[in-house]
Amino acid sequence: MKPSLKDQICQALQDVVDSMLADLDSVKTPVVILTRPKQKEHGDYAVNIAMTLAGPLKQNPRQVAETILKTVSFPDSVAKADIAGPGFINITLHAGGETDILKDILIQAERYGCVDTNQNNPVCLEFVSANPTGPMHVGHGRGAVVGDALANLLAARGFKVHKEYYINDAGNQIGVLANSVWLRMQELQGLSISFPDSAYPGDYIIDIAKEILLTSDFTTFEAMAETKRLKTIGALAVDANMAMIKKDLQTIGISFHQYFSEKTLHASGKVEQLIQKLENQNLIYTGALPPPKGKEISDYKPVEQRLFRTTQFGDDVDRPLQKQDGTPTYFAADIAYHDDKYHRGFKHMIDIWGADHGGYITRVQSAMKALTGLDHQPEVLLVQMVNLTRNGVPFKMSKRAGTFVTLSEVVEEVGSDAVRFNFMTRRIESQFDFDLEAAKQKDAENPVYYVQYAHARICAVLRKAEEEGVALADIKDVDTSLLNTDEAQKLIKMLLSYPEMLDAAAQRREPYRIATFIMQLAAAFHSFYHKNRVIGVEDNLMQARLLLLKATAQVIHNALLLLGVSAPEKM
RNA sequence: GCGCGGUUAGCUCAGCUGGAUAGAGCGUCGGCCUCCGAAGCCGAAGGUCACAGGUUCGACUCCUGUACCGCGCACCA
Repeated sequence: MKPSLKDQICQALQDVVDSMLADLDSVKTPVVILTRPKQKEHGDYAVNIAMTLAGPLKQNPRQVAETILKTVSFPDSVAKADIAGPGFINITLHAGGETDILKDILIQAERYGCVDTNQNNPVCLEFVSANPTGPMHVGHGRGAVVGDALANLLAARGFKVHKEYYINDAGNQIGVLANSVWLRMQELQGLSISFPDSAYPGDYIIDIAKEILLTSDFTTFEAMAETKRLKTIGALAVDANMAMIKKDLQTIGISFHQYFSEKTLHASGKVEQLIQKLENQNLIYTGALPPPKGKEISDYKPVEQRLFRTTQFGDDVDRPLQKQDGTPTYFAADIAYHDDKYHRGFKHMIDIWGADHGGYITRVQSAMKALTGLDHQPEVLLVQMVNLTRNGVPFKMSKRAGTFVTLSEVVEEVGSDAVRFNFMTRRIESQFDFDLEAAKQKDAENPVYYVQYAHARICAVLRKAEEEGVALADIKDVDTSLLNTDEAQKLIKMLLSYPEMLDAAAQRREPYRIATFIMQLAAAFHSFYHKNRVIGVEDNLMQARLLLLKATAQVIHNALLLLGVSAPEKM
């Protein structure tokens, strides 16, 4: 594939810059970066290279720019290059210089914006991983939506993406879950029980208890030894919860390549082996941790534990691998899990966690540094909390009282598309105020309908053209240089920048950029459509505008697909 | 106390890895359908980019400090 026009221009400038600095080998050669100016007076592309060179060359920027322009040889499509402002070089292309690329959009269709998958570039993306002790809440939903979109984005940009869900089906919480269910089972049998605060209060526990009683005989559980009973019920309850979680994920269109069970790590001895491995590296010792500062712990008692020397790899304190009773901590299993991923061939891992797990990053990365020597693995993205409101009034959510709002309730009320798109409109670093009523509005207040409407509107125009017997010209016969109005030019520039936007979004792990891009694209389209009549104008112009509409619809469609949001043809 | 994240228009948020005059939606005010989808478009008003320093040709963007908000800080996950 031949280099794009942008790359050609970039290279031409880079050659000049390299030669200008050839004598100054002490200076690091800056990389030429072409940007698309916000204002059309500043041309099609702008370069700030003269300003960055001014320092090292000890000349004023405009002078440097002149020297560059004197020697550079641009491709033919460049009409002119001016020096502007403090030393920008503004490059203007011949009219219609790039508009022919519009045709590529239709030729590449669903692949426009994508690059070929590099099989040697596998990445394991772990997200959601909600505990199998209850239904998913909206916070999980945000992580799920962001993770799925990131997976699509990375796949579009060439990564071989493996989506994975880690099931925390071991540890105390499963015991609590099992006990909660067992109590409800007894209660359903008419026995009088006392339900402790520590047990899970939600109604779903009763549902699970009923479900188990439907398929199994109560007396067989009664007859079991307590350990066995809790283990059996725990496994059944985890299965039930996972079935519920998978169903919730399905309703928002999310699937995984693999569900990885923590329990299997213990069962296969991998946790044990990992601890042994660290023992052999002399990275474990027995000691007691000091009490944490600034947090009151009434029953603090120093405990001798097996500690992992994570401080040697950048952590603040050493971390326990075994609890007081000798069983492995969650941390021990988690590094065994990441180690397992590594040995499955994933040199590159990305984890998406809720903000409440932020304190956990350093210790996992430290552990992986010890085990693999790799820095910053896994790459962890923290998604900030979601505050759910209705008409601005916050929900009082309490897990203890069982009054938290589940993801499925929200999806049922506002719909998958609205949930997904809304979650994608903000950076993951910002806390999200999600208002149920606003998300339900089918108007401009709700961005998802704005962008979907743009797509449906284009489809309507194309249908209309067909109804009126307009024969679409062959793509190669369309004269795209006729698309010369301000609105058309703006729209075209956006369409052409789509691959660049995707690339930046993938590199920065910021899939939300896709959503903001679509909103801007939809706005550019609406503005174009309002001022530029399509059907009924002179035939060549109409053909060109129809082509532009088709390309716009294609890009909106492609982008929405990455976000897992539908692009309806009618609404 | 320490760590992480945040602070941009009345409200909710963008701001393309440091560029040219800081943008959008909602809300307010005023326009646009005898004409392809008005779930739309156009215009007006609205800003000490939390605050104070610093870095440089240039800072909403990078650094330091302060304030406020959220999250986290042994033997839970």
